[in-house]
Amino acid sequence: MNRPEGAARRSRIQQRNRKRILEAALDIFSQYGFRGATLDQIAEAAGLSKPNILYYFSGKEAIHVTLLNDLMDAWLAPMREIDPAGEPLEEILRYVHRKLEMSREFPRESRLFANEILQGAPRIGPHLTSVLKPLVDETAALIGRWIDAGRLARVDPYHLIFSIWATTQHYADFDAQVQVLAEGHDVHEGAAAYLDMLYRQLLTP
Amino acid sequence: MNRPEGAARRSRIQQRNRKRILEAALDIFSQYGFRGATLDQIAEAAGLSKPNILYYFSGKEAIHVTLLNDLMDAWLAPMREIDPAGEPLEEILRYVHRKLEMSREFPRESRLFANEILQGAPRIGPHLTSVLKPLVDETAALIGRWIDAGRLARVDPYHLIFSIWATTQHYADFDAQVQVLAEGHDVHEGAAAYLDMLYRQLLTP
DNA sequence: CCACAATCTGACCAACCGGTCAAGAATTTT
DNA sequence: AAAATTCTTGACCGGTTGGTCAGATTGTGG
Repeated sequence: MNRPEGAARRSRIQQRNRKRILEAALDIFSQYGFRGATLDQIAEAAGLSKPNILYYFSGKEAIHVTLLNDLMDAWLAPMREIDPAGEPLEEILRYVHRKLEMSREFPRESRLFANEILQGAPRIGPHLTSVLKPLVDETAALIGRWIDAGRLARVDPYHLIFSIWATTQHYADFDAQVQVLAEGHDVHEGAAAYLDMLYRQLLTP
Repeated sequence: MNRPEGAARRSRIQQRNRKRILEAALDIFSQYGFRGATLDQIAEAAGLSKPNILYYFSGKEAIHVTLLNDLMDAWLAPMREIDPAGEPLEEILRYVHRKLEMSREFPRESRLFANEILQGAPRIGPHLTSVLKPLVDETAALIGRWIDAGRLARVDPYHLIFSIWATTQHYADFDAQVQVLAEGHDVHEGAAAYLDMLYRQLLTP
């Protein structure tokens, strides 16, 4: 009697169906938000019956929390890859470009997070404190050292990080607006060039 | 037999109660999104009974649309106030500061819009095309002329506008995250100084 | 091929949701 | 103060939602 819920070993069927469910749930949750999404929608998108979905997850909220936790790591990977031994300006610009790339490749993940934060992070709040904050503090300290060494212009590291997040994720989260206003132009190519210039101008000592 | 729904003259009671309802609805919608909000929540927040709310508005969607339309004007006012005859850099920086100020003073309005756009602008899409787009096109053209006259550095006006929106509204929309990471610091004062430097560095010819 | 566990589903349920309605209470008009 | 109109509400309704459960079906190890 295995519980699919726990983190124990999973059979091939469990692996396959859990993946299906999470994939479908990402679609639905990112599009309609937590309360706007329904289990029936997720079930249909996953090609499973609703009771079957509740065989693999204890409830709607468990699916949502699992999604957010699983995604958090991938979402923070670019920041973890900033190399303290690298050339500061190039490291920051590489980070900006990777974040912009993720906005294009994983817009659903971006919107899922945005939805959660917008509503006050009711289900991922603790994770922010325990996982996100230490990483950001560490990165901010690194940037601070780079600035003190005269290798970057003097800016507030935290606001720098906020503005990088804001400017890159904007293209995923506010895509509906961007599409109306850009109207056909190659948005991402232009964004890459613009953001490169923006942060190069700001950070060049 | 007046219909409170129409744009006709409104009695004092109608004015007061419509205002109460919209105020309460702004609270609830901005916190939970459209589908996440319930008429019962709005009714309780407004101190009115549910049927009474439906006496003033034809339905949940009508309240939401009214909110969005009423807010759109106030939201775009700072962009309308950019003075074509002013000093370009100062005009842009003033716009940035006004937008940041609105993020602090009207975070609920910011989140209401963010929620709507995140979900694909299903209820305000036409408004984006008919109201927002012409204004943005006009402003972008103005910035383009300033650039051609050598009074601003050469940047893509549309991406400049996107980045101003992203960086300023971030402090309202992602407040839950910012609060965790900033932890006590005076966020808005720091943001104002940072954004001033950011756009000054970028735009100075 | 058999026994046992794992997987799956139709039928069902209580709670909630947006919205209606008839009738009562309050206000304004005459 | 009577009549007419506006405002308010308790009771109710059909549909949806998250979740349950008994039992059927499928997969698996011996």
